[in-house]
Amino acid sequence: MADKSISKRSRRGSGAITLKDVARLAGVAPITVSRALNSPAQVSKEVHSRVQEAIERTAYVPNRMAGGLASSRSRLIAAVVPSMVFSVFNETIEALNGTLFDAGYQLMLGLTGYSEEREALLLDSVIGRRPDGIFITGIMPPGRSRSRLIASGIPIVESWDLTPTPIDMLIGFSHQKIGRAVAQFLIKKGKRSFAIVTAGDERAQRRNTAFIDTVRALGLDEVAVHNVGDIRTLRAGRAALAALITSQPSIDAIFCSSDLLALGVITEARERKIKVPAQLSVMGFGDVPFVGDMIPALTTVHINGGKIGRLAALHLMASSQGNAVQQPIVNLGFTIVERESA
Amino acid sequence: MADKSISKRSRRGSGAITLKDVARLAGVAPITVSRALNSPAQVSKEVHSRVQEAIERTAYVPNRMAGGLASSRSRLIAAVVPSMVFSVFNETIEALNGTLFDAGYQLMLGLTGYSEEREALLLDSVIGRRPDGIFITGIMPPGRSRSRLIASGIPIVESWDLTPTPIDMLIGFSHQKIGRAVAQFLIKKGKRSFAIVTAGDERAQRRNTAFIDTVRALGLDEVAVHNVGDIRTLRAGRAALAALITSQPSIDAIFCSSDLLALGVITEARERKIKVPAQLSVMGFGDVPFVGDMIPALTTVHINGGKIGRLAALHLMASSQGNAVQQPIVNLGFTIVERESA
DNA sequence: TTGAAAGCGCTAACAA
DNA sequence: TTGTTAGCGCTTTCAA
Repeated sequence: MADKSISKRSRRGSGAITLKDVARLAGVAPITVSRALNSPAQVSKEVHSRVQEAIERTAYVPNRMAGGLASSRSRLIAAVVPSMVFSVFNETIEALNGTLFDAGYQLMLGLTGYSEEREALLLDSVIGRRPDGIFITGIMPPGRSRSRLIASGIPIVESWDLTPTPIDMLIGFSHQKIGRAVAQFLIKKGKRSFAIVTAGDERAQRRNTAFIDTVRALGLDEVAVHNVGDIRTLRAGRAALAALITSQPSIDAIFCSSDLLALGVITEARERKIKVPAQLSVMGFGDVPFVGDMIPALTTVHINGGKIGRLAALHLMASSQGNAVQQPIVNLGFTIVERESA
Repeated sequence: MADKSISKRSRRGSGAITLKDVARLAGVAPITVSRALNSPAQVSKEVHSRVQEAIERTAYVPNRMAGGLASSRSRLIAAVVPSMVFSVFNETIEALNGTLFDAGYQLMLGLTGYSEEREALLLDSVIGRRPDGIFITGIMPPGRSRSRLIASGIPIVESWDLTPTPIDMLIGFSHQKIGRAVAQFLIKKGKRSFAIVTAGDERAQRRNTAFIDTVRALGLDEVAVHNVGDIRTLRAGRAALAALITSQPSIDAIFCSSDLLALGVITEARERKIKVPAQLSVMGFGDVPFVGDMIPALTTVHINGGKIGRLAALHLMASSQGNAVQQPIVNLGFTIVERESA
């Protein structure tokens, strides 16, 4: 009956209070403490309060790594997002995090910086944590990453786009329809000479292509495209207008791939005393919180980012508990919010 | 020599490929695979390549929960932040995440929504994950949460503020000095009638108090204070100016607790044809990426958020590896960026 | 309602 | 350089 703590081998572990310590203090078996914590209904009132007291006195905090390993449930959800800084994904992440937290889950955040290489690395690292679910911004094209994701067996929510073949679940909207709708909106406003100010990412390109095709189908002038690549700043938006106005002075409407770029275009227009929307209509994408309260208020495409986050959290949690997916594809749609800038 | 997989007890676990499977395939002991993965230098070339091949063929992804449990190193860092949506903390988080990721760590994100109650809950939940480090926005006042944090033994970085008694490490700046510096800056510009537009959080209050004291010491008019509470929107900034201008038309300078509120004040000023800065100077706080490119360009207090994140990541990783903290308190300071609005 | 035993998938410690 | 053994701290399974 040697005391375990005086074993021959030197001590391992973190030295923190464990379930065992609490159990000893409460005079019960470790498993009873586990039950008092996880399914109190299975424990008698008397034992429960004794355990509670022991937990208080020791300031015990259960080790969720150990719990996760034993139960194959980590209560961790991972989110893979391109960027955080003033991005359209912020609301989604806040909503995701809030919904998860209220249910006892935690959020692991991964940022790809719009780089596919980084995304692949990140995904492997994420899978290694064995999260109960993974939220992905965008859809996973066939390839190594997609295969690994599927092989991992972890519930996946793809988002922010549409495809008939999601891995698991999908909450999104059609970028093609947005491009078309924006073009039609602008044309209906009487605009005839269009330009696009866009970042380099693939989803933006699909909006652009649809926009261009719609304009082209009507036999209007070619759409001038200014691509800012990875520089999604307000300043890039200003520079874009400066460049466009020189090369193609006839432009009377610009569709931007983000609200921030649109703000840049509007700012530069003001600098150049170009009247928005009288001389130039400007539209953004995202409907980020404050753009509706600026002067001129931005006309833009509204995406319900919060809802994407909440739905994703709910789906992921349900799915990890073995509940079948009700609706594998949810099309949240979008709305054009008409304000002053177009 | 019964096959383990035909044990009497029914199968547990996730069913995923494990170290053992890889080891069997490569014809080595499990620990050898572990070494090939974690310290390749300890393994012969020949064995290493056999292991690599087995890993490729099985698409094995190591279970980091198990690894973390066994080694008491989770390679997880937690960040506790008030908010994500268009917040001044975004850059810090991106930098934190980037630095961590490059070193093989992952970021766990916790959002408090500026609520202390939520923060306390979150902290317990975070400690349960046994992260190798915790990044906290702000400093931890004495109390239950602080005690638990200390008891956990996890390296902590407090930030975004200054105190002589951090738990562990501190990377921040003085809010009091900012309030004073902004007041002096505005006074030097010849402004005489001041107002503050502020959110309700405690750090903002400390900037405000210092600002007010500085003004008061010079015998100038009392500073009008408009508190927007938790509504940190551009719209709230607009409403604030509307209210202030009515109650105190003489105001010629406003200090806002965030850039977004400042943008709101400027927007409302434009609506009311109040010239900024000729009639009204406006200053913000944060120097969020795009405010320098707007019209008028915002004069504001610059905080090097990215540096806070990078330093915190470095400190946390070093500290979790047992390296003593070099500099427990780092005062990053701030700069007033003079642009057009003041 | 409570407990004993076994094991989740990995790594530290010791041994060869 | 490679392997054996014994856990890390918890939960599942089976038994009482």
